[in-house]
Amino acid sequence: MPASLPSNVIPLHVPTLQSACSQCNLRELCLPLGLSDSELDMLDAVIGGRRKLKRGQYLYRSGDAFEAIYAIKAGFFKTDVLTEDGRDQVTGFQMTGEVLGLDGIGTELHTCNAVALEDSEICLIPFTDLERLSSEVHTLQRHFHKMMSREIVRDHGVMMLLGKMRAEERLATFLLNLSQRFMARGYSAAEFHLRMTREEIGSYLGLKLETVSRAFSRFQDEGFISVHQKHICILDIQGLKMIMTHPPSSSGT
Amino acid sequence: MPASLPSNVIPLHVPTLQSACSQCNLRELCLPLGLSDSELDMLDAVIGGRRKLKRGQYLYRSGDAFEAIYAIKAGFFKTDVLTEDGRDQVTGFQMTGEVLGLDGIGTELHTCNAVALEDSEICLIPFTDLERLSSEVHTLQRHFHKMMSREIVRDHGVMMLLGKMRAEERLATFLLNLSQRFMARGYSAAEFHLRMTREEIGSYLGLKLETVSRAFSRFQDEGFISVHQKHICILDIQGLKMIMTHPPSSSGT
DNA sequence: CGCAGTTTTGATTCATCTCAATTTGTGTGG
DNA sequence: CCACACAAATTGAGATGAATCAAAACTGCG
Repeated sequence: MPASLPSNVIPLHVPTLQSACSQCNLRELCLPLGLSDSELDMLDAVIGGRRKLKRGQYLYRSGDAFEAIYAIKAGFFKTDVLTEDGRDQVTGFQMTGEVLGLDGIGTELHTCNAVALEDSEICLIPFTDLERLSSEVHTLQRHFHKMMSREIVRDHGVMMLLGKMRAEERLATFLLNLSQRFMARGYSAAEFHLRMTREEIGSYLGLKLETVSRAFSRFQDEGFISVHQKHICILDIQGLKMIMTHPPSSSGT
Repeated sequence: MPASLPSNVIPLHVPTLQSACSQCNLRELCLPLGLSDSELDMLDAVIGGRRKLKRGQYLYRSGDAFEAIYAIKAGFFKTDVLTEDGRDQVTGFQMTGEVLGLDGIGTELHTCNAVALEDSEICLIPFTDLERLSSEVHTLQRHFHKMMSREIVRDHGVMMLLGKMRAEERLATFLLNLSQRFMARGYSAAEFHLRMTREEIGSYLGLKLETVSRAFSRFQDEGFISVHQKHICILDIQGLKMIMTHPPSSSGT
């Protein structure tokens, strides 16, 4: 629950408001600022409903027809791509307030799988409706473009991670990124629960699960974090940042 | 020169048409199909001019204010990102008909560097003008969204490459990708000139330049390609495809 | 309480990096 | 046009980080 909102807000149960962005306490995360009331009403009309997913369920699969993008109302997802020869690369982990499905716009087919890593709920936004509305509401158009661009920039960061960093730098970067995103949502930056397995972390980071496990153990031995299975406490943020930016041997190139 | 157009078209030199998309023989590459004449005229009005760059010149740098996206009229570019500790990851190579600058939309600052790898010429498209026009011309809006989405999907492919492939698979994938893009532009798919150094290829593929060089040599020894410095002939596409999809040892996860 | 999935840890192997020397190519100026 | 200097590419030998193979420990769920 975002810290910026009082936790004593009583949720409305009026049916017509159930899927209303204007009533959603996530709107600071997934919507542009400065929409007028009338614009918010238009946006409410665009939301094509909600959908709940159990842990392990697919929101969409590679090859599915693309029709909508999805805002995560609650929960945690991973996206991954497969090669024909069966190799599997996790391309991202998405949490509350983030958006899924942008990969499908280009070909009108989804190009990756999106799986819930815990029981989750999403808002479905039919893409043609979104495009129509965004051509009328300039701030929404701009917001959508920024969202796509940020996804590209994020992917560049992952390329840097995969192309240039060693195992421990990758894991430190990953933990600090998660920490920051939990913090932005009003959760603790220091203590959190991993929703994914070591294997999924490894797939995302281009490492084997044993390597991920060993790096966790070493961070713990060094006193940077404490690890109990999926429960993580960050004890020394600066230490992790040092690992991320100060490669043991020669930097550069 | 795209094969789909006769090579005897005489270029127009009327000043007012010099930067006109409607007269550009690249329009099949970088524009949506099915624009009416009046829509094309509107598009022409959006182009904010041209710019020529010498080899080695920067089109933009990380941190520059974002104002426009750039369509490559002729030439070859690389984009790269730097970490604070000086490591440098090439995030892509862009050729004629492709677009640069999408990274800057999210923060209104460019987040990577774009450098010409040969003398080049770009069309400058002021972003606010593009957004305005795309909200009026639906096919243009759709085309722009597809372009951004394809960039995301392309990046996912690079993540797969960096996260899951071995050195020779990466290089084979890279060569086949270049080959296909040259072919789409009417050039030979089998024979081409690399515009980038081994070090830049290595940076893109997450490898050291020596490893790239060794992989080239091995491909040549196996008879898949012939290499003379930057001149490449692909002799056995199937062989390269086998390398790409049939990892030597165990496949999968 | 036991089983299956997950995680940890250890021993060994292997792909790629690193360091170093040599060759080849390119651009410049006499 | 040639020679020189510098950048790029190749090749070899050895070091190393992560993968692989293997086994044990932990967790949570029925």
